[in-house]
Amino acid sequence: MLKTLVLILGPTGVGKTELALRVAEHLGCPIINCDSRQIYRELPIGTAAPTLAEQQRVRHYFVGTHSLEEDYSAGQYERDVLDKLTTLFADHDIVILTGGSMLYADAVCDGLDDLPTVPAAIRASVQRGYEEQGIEWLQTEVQRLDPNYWDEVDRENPARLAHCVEISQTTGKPYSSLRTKTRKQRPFRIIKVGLDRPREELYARINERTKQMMAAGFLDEAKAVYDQRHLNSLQTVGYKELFGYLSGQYDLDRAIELIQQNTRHYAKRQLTWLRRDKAIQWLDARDDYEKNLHIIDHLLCADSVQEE
RNA sequence: GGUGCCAUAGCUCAGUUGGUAGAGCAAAGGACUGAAAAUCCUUGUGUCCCUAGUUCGAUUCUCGGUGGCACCA
Repeated sequence: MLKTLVLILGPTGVGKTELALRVAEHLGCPIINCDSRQIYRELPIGTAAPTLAEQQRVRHYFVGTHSLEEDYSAGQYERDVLDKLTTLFADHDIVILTGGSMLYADAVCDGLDDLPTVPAAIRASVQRGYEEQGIEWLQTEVQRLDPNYWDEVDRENPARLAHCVEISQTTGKPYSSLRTKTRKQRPFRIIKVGLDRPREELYARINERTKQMMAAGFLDEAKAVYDQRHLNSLQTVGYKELFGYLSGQYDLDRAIELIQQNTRHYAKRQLTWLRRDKAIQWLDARDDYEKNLHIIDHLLCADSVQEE
C-alpha cells in the first residue's frame, strides 16, 4: 500500500495541535513535530509544545529531543525526518507531520540542495566581517563571489547575504551554482492540509494564549535559560521579549504586549508562506473536528484513486 | 467659577512664515533552499475638534463653543 505523509500546517495559535491529535487518534498513526523550537527540551511552555498528557494520547517524534546548545538546521531536520519516516512507514501507512516551521516542512516535502555544513571558523569570520564593516561588506563579497546571486537576492538582508558568502567560501563555488531549484521525489504520497480562521479570531487566541503561558510559568522558564540567551535557538518569540524585561529594558506588561505583537507578526509571515503553496487543502478551524476529519478521510481516498 | 496650555492617520506626535499635511509605532501585502519563532522588502487622504469672522484662499490668524490637562479659587 502507498504510504502517506499528512501535513497539518497553519499559523501559530490556530489550533493545529488539537486537530493533529484528533486526526492521529482517528487514523491510529504517530505525529512528527515540525516546529523548529519545540525540538528543544528546555522550552516547553513558551513554544506551546505538546504536553505530556497530549503525548500520551499519541506518540510524538521530535518534541524536546535536543538541547539548546546543539546546532540544528532545516537540512538536519530533513535528513532526520526522512530516516524516521523510513522506520515509521514499516508499521504505519499514514504519518502526520504538523507544526509551524514552513521551511522545515518544505525541506521534508521537496528537499534542500546538498550543501556542506559551514565550518565554525568561516561562520565566525563572516560574522566578524559583518559586525566590523557592516552590510556593505557582505554586499561587496556577494558581488565578488556570486554575481548571479547578487542579481536575485534581497540586497538589504544580512542573513541571506551572509549565507551566500559562507557557502561560497566553504565550497569555493558560487552559492547560486549549488542551487538546483529542483524538487526531490519522495517515496511516499504527500497530502497538505492548511488550517486557518479569521484574522481577528486568530489574534485574539494568540493574545489569550500568551497570558496562559505567563500563568503557566513562562517567566521562570525564560529565567532558567537567560544565561544562554545569545544562542540561536533562543532567538525565539517570547524568550527574546522576556530577556528584554529581565535585563531591565522595560516592564513585564510591556514584555507581554511585545510577545503578543511579535507572535501576531510571526503568524502573518506563516500565512504569507502558506498562501503561495497551491497544494494545500484549506480547512476552517472553526468547523467541528468531525467535519474536518471527514474531509481528511476524503482526501486520503480521493488522492489514492487518482493515482491509479 | 478664573487663568493658561492642548485638540492633526488606529496610537504617540511633527508640520504648514495662510496655498488642504508627514514621521515612528500599529495594521495590511510580499519575499524566503542548512541560524527560519530567523532575516528582509513594499504600502500613509486623514471631516488637520465644531461654528462664525478676516482673506482670492483657513488645518494654520481672530471671536465663540465643545472636550482634555494643569494651576488658582
